Amino acid sequence: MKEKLKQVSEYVWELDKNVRPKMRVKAKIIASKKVVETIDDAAVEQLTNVACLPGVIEPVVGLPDMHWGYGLPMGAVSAFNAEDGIISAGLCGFDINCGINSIRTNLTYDEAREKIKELIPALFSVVPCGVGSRGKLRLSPNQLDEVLSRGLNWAVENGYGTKNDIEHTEENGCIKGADPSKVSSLAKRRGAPQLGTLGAGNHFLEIQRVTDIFDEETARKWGVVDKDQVLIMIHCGSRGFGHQVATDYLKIQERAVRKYGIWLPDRQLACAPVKSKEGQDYFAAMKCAVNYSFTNRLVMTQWVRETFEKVFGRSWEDMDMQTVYALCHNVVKLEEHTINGERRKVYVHRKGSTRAFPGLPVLIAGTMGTASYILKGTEKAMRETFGSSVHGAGRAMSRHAAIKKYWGEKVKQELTQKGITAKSTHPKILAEEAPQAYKDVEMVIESIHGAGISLKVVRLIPMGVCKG
DNA sequence: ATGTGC
Repeated sequence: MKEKLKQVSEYVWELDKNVRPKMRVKAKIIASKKVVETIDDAAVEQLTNVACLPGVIEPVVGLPDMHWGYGLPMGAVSAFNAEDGIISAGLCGFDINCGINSIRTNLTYDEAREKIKELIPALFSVVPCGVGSRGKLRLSPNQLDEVLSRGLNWAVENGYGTKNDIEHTEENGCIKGADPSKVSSLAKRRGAPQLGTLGAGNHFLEIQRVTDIFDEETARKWGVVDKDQVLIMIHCGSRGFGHQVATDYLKIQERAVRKYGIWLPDRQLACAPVKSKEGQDYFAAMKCAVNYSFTNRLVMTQWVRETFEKVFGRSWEDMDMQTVYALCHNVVKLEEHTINGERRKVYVHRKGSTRAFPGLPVLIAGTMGTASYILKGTEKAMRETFGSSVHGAGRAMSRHAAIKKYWGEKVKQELTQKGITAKSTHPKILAEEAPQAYKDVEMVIESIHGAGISLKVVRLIPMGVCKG
């Protein structure tokens, strides 16, 4: 399929809808020539599968971090009309509201470096990591329902974070329309003991330092003022809760596909008509996972603040540990976009894709050994990518291949040589997440900045990291 | 990503 890509400008490649039967619209990929070379054929084919779905709006978009995923690549966005389109549990994926919180400090690199060997183990013991990890919270069923329907409003009322965190979170940390009655009891049972846990895989808690400020005015507005300023990044999702919601509705939507006679090129693209019960129930349940995940990250943010207080002997307010921004990159949203000159409500499916609305922060995580970025969204993203950008560097190698190729202790040593303190539940996690298993984040960022769908504001590099 | 295959 890749050989059918037509380059239409420096950063845009297209797949015409006649490259295979049944495509309703064309697909496009935003990437430099160098990045296109890193994309595997199977992922490109997955983009064309999505272009076959009912009500899909042109174009299906692949982003420069794209790599093969369940049904659709990670690093892709697709939109469907709100009349006869579909809404899909498969297109959103398993880790609903996997996302990132960026928290600033007024600490300098030197101040943090002195304490990093104390800080990382302290954070590691405060924030539960790993698959199946359980948190310190024990939520009753009623409390969990409050989290699911009220998100960060519950968090702040219960001492996790402040109004400022709410104001600096996508959807103000509470997406409207979340309905806990649409969530299975199994999902709730899995979710209740996991609030305030990091999880595993590519999820992390990282201490970072600023290396570059590209847009001083915007950076200052977001509280990033100095090179060598220290920031914190938390990347994780909705844990077993969102995973179970996705699993439940994949089954329901697989049945819906047959019931409504939808032709699918790949059964992993389970979906349901937007106006069907199977479509709207999923939407309402998925939103519960969105609120759960926002809350999960803010709970941990507050524990991180308390840990910094102990290590540095100052209050977190005094250290200016405010949320720069918090957002999700695995989600379905009903948004208004301009389609062929007309304002229309569409169901935007972002899978490994960050919202990039004009002027708003876009948080992009690199790997444990490479840079992360804060960028800002643009008008061009509204026109080109349904207001969306990448989510990270994007894997270049499967988890399985990475575990076979790298050895965790060696990865740790290499990080130490680069001045990065890493701690994980198991060395295997470090092998799985070896920086070499990912694309070069600088190349990915160059593609989105060059394409103009998000513009560089701040570059960060890791000092210390906690992994599942 | 995930009580890490069905």
